[in-house]
Amino acid sequence: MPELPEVEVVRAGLQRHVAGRTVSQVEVLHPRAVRKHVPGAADFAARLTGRRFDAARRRGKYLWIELDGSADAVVAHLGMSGQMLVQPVGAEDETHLRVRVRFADDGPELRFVDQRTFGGLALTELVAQGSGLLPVPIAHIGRDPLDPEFDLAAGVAALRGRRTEVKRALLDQTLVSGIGNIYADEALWRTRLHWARQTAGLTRAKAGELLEAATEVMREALVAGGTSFDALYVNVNGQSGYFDRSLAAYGQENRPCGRCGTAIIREAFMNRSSFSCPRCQPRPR
DNA sequence: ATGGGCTCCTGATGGC
DNA sequence: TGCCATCAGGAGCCCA
Repeated sequence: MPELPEVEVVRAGLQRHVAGRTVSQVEVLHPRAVRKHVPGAADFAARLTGRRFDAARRRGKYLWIELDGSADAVVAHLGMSGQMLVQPVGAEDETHLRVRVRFADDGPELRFVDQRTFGGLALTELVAQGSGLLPVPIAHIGRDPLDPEFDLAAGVAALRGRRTEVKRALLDQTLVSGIGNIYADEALWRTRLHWARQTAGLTRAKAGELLEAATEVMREALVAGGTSFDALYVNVNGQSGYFDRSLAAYGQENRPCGRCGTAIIREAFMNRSSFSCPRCQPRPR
């Protein structure tokens, strides 16, 4: 379940292992992996071949690698189960290997592995936004809280401007990006807010507290996740070490709340699970 | 415009 | 052992 911290670990790995290298061959093993590349798999492979990877960048849960210092980039989203692996040429194919990229230096190849194929790659143009360049398909999403140019007041205003439940707003990538189901539940727990609270009823201060909690929990996860990847794997499995260890609410059904000891409950919301403490995070009436 | 529900996909798990 | 239901869930898409 890669959310921002996990994706950032992948980005750092890409920067380290594939930046500066020239693509010699691209193999698309599953067409769905490049479905966002409208001209199709053959076009994707042809246009990527011969290009040099430059900087690996990220916004929210999206990654992209700039090409040749040009106005093009390969954009990637890991979806629910995507992984970027750096493997020696000749290593056995993973069961869910979807795209293979080989390099002119004959060094380790880059593999996009994705069991459930919610993720994917595409070649797109970059457009200017703010002080940088952004791939066209993600120009609509908001800055994430770890972006140096993230504007907390603007994020608060965006959240409070919605007439909906606070968790739905947190998960809306157009307002603030990078927050998924896990970190949304953790931020709500830290802020003692029930997921069904209406955004419009939140004070500026409370909304600010919520976004700061989300930022903090993602920073902590990044520190934990960043320590756990080995030289060959850009990311082991899309999860950080933080995932198992330090979650206070997510996945903790029936376990005692770390603050008050009340059993954490699980409720269905937006076709997924929300975990909360019924005492610290009372449901709105 | 905006809120909100549906759907894509595969594999693990649990109940009977 | 087999079979079915449920769950995991990001985000694009569609409809009211």
